[in-house]
Amino acid sequence: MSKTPSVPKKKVSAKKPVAKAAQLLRGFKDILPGEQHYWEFISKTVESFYKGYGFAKIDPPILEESALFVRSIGKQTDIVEKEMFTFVDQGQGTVVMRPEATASIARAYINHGMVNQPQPVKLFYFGPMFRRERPQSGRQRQFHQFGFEILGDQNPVIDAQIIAITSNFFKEIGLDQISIQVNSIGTVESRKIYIQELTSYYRSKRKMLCEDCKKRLTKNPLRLLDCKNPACQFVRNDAPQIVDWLDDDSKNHFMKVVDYLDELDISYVLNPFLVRGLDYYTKTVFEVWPKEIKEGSQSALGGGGRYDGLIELLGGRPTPAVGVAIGVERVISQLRTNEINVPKKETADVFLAQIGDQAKVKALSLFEQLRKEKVDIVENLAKDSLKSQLELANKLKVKYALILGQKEVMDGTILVRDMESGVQEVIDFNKTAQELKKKLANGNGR
RNA sequence: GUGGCCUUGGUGAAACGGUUAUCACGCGAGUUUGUGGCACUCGCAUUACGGGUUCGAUUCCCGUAGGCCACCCCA
Repeated sequence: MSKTPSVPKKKVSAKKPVAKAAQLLRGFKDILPGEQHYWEFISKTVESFYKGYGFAKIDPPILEESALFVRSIGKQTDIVEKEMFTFVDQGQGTVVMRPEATASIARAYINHGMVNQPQPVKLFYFGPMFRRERPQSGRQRQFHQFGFEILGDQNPVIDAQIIAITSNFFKEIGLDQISIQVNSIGTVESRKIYIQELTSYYRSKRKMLCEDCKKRLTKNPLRLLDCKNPACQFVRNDAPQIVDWLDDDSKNHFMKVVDYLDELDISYVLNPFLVRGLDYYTKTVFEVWPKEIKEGSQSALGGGGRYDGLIELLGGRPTPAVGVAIGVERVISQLRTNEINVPKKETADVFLAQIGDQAKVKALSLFEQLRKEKVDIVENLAKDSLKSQLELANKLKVKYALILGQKEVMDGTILVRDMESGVQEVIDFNKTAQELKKKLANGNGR
């Protein structure tokens, strides 16, 4: 059957063609103006912390060669196996968007000869990290971490200090309902022995384990310890504990860390089942969890530990180090669920309205002048009608509106309108700043 | 990577397979032109995208993309 081609099946809109709406990449988020106060609050707090504790800020790049993370985090880990944004840089080599920062810090320590600085070197960072995971609560593909790293000393007091900084940070921002879980996973050597012991125990109970744990048995035995399955947890009760397999040095080290924490009056929970997912950890490990039990899953707000072998592994001199990383998005969502009041920027004090071309020109420079005088002022010079400008002023909840029109320009005056009472006053244009300041000072003094 | 639920304007919602796709908030322009908070008028959606079934799809089916959630794992 042939149809006349003159009748289109679907009528194409005669109007302008509509482009497909641009969309965010999966797992990526805009941090919108309405939530910036949380970010500012955290940045400010964290800034006072790193300065107060004598850390220097460092901003490593977001892109690093992939070998850095494969070597440091470990080839067998999920992060490296399936969660890295990896791509080939024009045939020059494989690069990745950093999934964490500690490896970069260690790399920087080596690259810039920081061994030659007084030890330990204390570094702070804050920035975006990337992991190609399935998005979920508390989990995005781009998220932010900040962290404190102390490189170049193996004294247990430093471990305690890192934990103390972490604890104090959470206290400072008002999240006191947290639990800091602490454990020691010893040196690489002692851990190897322990893992053998652990796997042989679990192998004997193999048929009681869940499917995931059967896989863990070969792939990631330490993870057997924190399986959520009740049957597996039952098996865990009689499992060998890592503390019993620590070498003397690690054991002493851990005892001292705990002593220091007690001395500092930091509350913590000893968790013999705590292991961490990254290969580079040695001795002390810890995680920060929300305290109250919610339905559904929860995620750690932060975590860290000692990584005495990392710098050597990356080609530096043997250098002990400790650090912590805290997840900003997770902290913010915890602030929200705990309904913690976070300072939000108040609205401006004054709105500058103008009517007419001449007034608009004058308003332009008046605004500049007032801004320099530190008057908290806003405007919408693009609008023409006074009505819509006052509407805006009302919505912005300013205390005063300045009104500058043709008449005022001629007289060298300006109107000050009290937005609450509606009372208006004519003042000398040249005294605008000082008059406003006087009024605002009075208002605040009440 | 595996699994579940989901997707209607900027936001929150409504619409037995048949409405010019409804409502509220919001945004913009006005209500005779220099005065906000009230009211009114008007405007603001190819129902995520692409296919299929049907005379007819916002509604049913499939695919893609995104969202939320859980597992794995992690901040």
